[in-house]
Amino acid sequence: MNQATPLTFPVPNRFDLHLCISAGQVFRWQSSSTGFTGISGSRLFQVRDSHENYTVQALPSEHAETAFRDLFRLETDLPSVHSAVIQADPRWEPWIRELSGLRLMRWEDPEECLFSFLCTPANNIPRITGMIQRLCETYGEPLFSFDSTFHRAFPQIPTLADLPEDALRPLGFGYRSRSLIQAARALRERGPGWMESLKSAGYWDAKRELVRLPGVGAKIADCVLLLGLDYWESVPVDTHMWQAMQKLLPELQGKSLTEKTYRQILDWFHDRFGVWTRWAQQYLFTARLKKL
DNA sequence: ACGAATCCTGGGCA
DNA sequence: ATGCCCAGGATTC
Repeated sequence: MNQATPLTFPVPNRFDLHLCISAGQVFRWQSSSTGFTGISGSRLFQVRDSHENYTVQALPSEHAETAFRDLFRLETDLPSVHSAVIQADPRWEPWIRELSGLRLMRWEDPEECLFSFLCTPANNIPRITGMIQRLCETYGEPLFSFDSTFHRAFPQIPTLADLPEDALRPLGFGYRSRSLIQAARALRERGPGWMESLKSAGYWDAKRELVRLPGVGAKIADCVLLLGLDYWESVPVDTHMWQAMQKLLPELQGKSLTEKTYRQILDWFHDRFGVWTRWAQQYLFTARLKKL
């Protein structure tokens, strides 16, 4: 149990942290009376918004500032993204104007990212948040006590792998219990470092590997490729994205979301936006999610 | 290759 | 109150 003093540092608030953490990119953040509190990997952040800055408190203090910058991808210049995307397709301009503070996030731990998104099929964000909270409370290792709140890490994969397949049903996981446990066992089979190795496998090879895991289809694979493995090519096509793309691409109207149409959407993004694909995708998805 | 049914659960809604 | 629909899908037939 770490009882050390948190590191406090300022970050220019030229982005909308609340928008980032409420757009379904992460599931372990919440607003509190004092601001926002979130856990990323084995690190805790508490963020207060002051006049010019976010004041961030972090535990543990080592590498905390770097971790925060990585989490919100602060190395990327937002205005450059905006102009690049709008230049590629002016139809994005109103969405970007409404979502100018939105940042694409980056998970510290791709495995935690995978298991979190295994909770998402046919689900909604409030419920997913509750499921993951109960999962961590029940099976996670102790992390910190901070502000009189006790925090735990996301469960270790071997812990999940050893559970019976229905163990997560009492936590409200429904049929997704089996997906998480079976995926944990599959990951154990592949050995440590397997997920990390996908970071250098290339987008298509990594995706081909991911969809072999139980409970992982194209959409969840793309979520992990986008937020956990850092691939610019990723476009998770869910119901929101599918509806949006049917309006944008006439050739999709009247069709259904299949492997072929999913690929059509990917190709279209890559042709039009190139390395800015993941950002363009994020504005469109969030615009639909927020009903803009 | 495509379409449809099935799977847990909780909230919104008529 | 009760039933139906849908929510960041995957799998099976």
